[in-house]
Amino acid sequence: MISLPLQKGSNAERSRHRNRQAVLGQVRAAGSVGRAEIARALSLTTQTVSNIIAELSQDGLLLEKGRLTAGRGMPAIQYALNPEGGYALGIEVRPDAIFAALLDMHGTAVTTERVALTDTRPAGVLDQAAALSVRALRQVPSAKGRMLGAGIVMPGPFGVTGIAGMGSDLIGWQEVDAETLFAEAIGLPVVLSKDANAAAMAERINGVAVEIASFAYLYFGAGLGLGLVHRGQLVHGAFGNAGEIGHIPWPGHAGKLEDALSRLSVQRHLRLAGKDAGDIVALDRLYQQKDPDLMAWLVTASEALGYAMAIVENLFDPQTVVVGGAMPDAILDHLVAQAPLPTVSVSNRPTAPHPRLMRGASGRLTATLGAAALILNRALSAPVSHVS
Amino acid sequence: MISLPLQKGSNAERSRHRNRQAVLGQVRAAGSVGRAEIARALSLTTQTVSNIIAELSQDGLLLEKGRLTAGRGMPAIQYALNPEGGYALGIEVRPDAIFAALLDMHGTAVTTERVALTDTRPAGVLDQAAALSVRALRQVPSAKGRMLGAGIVMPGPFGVTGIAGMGSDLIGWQEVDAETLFAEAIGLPVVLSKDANAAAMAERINGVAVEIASFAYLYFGAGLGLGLVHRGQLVHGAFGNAGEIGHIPWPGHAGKLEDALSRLSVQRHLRLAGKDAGDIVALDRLYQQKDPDLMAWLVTASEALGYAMAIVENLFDPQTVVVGGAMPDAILDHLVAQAPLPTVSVSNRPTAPHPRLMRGASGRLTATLGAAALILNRALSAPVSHVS
DNA sequence: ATTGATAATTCAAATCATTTGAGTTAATCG
DNA sequence: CGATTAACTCAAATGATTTGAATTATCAAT
Repeated sequence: MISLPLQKGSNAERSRHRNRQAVLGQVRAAGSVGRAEIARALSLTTQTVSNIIAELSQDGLLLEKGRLTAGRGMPAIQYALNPEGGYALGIEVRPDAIFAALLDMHGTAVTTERVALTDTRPAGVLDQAAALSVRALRQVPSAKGRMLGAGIVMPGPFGVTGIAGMGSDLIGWQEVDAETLFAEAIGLPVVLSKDANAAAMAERINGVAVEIASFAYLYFGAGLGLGLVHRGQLVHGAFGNAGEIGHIPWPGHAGKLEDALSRLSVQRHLRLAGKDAGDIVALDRLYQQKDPDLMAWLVTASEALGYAMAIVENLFDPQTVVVGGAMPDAILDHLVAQAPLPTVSVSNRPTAPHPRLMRGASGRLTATLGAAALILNRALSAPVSHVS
Repeated sequence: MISLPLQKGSNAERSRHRNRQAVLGQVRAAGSVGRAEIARALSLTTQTVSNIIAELSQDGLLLEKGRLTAGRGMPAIQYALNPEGGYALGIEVRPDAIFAALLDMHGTAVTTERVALTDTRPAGVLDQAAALSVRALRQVPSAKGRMLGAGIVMPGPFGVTGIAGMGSDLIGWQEVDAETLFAEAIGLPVVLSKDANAAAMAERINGVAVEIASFAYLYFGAGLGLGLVHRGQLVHGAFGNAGEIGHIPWPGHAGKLEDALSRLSVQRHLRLAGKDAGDIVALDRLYQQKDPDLMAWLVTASEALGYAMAIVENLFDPQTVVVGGAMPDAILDHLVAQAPLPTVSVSNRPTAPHPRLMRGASGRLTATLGAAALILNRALSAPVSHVS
């Protein structure tokens, strides 16, 4: 959300910081590894990795997992993340409620909470966020002093844009520096993003994209959002509003893409037929009943998803596209199966190792968990530098 | 075009390398600056910057430009890039010819050359590229030993995809590691990309985007390509094929976006009317004559551009979108003026400091110069690291 | 069973680049 | 004209990585 200086110099301290992150990232990616292997992966010496691992173990972030014999030579001592070595708080602000989740280093949720919101203006929301943070820490005493930060998810768009007032944007937040306000309220380093980005990071940390560095995530919130991950890092755009795919027009179909492909869309469609599908469970039931109105909606929605795929694949050339969010699994699976994948696409490769479209995590908490994943990702990755 | 390790460790040597790049980048951005100011911008000490500047001056990359008195205190010695301190070669491979350009550190072309191609298979192309490199160096003796690298631009898509065979892709290149082959043939570090990406980098180095870190570039080649720059670095996608915006369908208009918005499109349109516009000059003449067939094409093309804007803005939230490439300036200006900018867009901000759509460099050599700009960008920038 | 090769790990010293702190120079301000 | 501000320089200190030699543990071949 910042522009600040585009580049910063490096020194010994920042190098160590970077290398710590990189080592943690390697450990997480591998599950458990020895130092020599990490050293090779990072082009560091084993001695350096040894030093860093000693430090990380001292800090309680790593656990020894015995020696692993692999062919000749001395068996390597395996190291793994200590799930209780660090925690990340995720907070999702919605028009009607705030959700919070506390994740350990494995990305497992150890507490979750929901608080209804009556007033979405900054002061009240910040108070609630602070209270949620305090309660989460009280429930998980071991997290004390081990908090890596808080990821905040809010409905976009950020700042004043041409889509303000169209969706579920919160009042009073357009003109403030939300990131700083939350950081002060919670007393932790804060990363702010939108639901789709957070959900994408959740997949990267603990879902289907753990081994996929470049992918796109189509998120069903109220509307339809897109999270873009490039080389393991989110692409926010200049003002943090990248990924508003729902607002792209769908020519020939009168309206925007999310008019055909979103929770609001299906709810509107069903309401016109006199049916109510206010929540995911109701939607799921209708799907199990093969409700004809829902099925009719799915036909158009699949087509819209195919169109979205054509845009996303050709523009971003991802390894895969993941769909998820506030939709029943069954419906997401249906969409994944039915969406007509464009043949004219750079992603239509005969030898692709991944399916072009796959289902990710779904449910109410997807974005909340993702909020915390934003922090975990930051703790576990050092972005690419030039390879010279 | 690589995936390799996503992260690499840091050490003293790599830190110095990074800091050198960063210092050069600051000097270029400022035109001329003193060390203290650079140090502040990069969060380094003046001593460090002093050391690096001494080294860069020694290497002939920087020139002293006298002292600049600014308020109190000792006036700072100003440093500027020595245009002859380094050179970048740009090579663009097209189906019918190879273009080469040699750029100095300022991004100024010091030599350019075109060689017709009869055979586009690797062996012949590599020979020609090597020969072009040798001739460029012969023409500019001062570049000897000062070559930063060669940027190569080739028609995509890279690898085997669903759009292979649709455009101007070269035969025999799908299965080879072009980057390595060129590096061996030319004997320089090589960066490989596609025309739209290169053109975008040209704007970043020496054009309208010098001060714009996140933007999109719509490039008129044979078809229509998109270059994406995020925080000063290109977004290639997982396989280097990001930005194939021309292949996105334009629902309701039977066909793809580039069927309405590209050089091939306008040429086809005019040929059906019995007119020939084989090159840019001919197109420009028709435009000056307000040729009715061309004007009719422009109406549809403007509409297509508006549609492209809706996609690009909402998906990437750039600071601006630049159009350029193989089109007459007048036609690009017309398109920029006439394209209906979507009101439903995250980029439709009342207080935007940049216009949403602007014209960049045009002409035959845009991508060739951009190829060299890929190298200059690498030499002048250290990608963002985490801010902790 | 013994021996040699392989590979992970450790220790101590060396190296590299940055930072620190004191001192110098050159301008503005009062 | 002296005090203040700010850029710059020098030398020493610091922090982190690398280097090279030594140690340990396993496999493979005799």
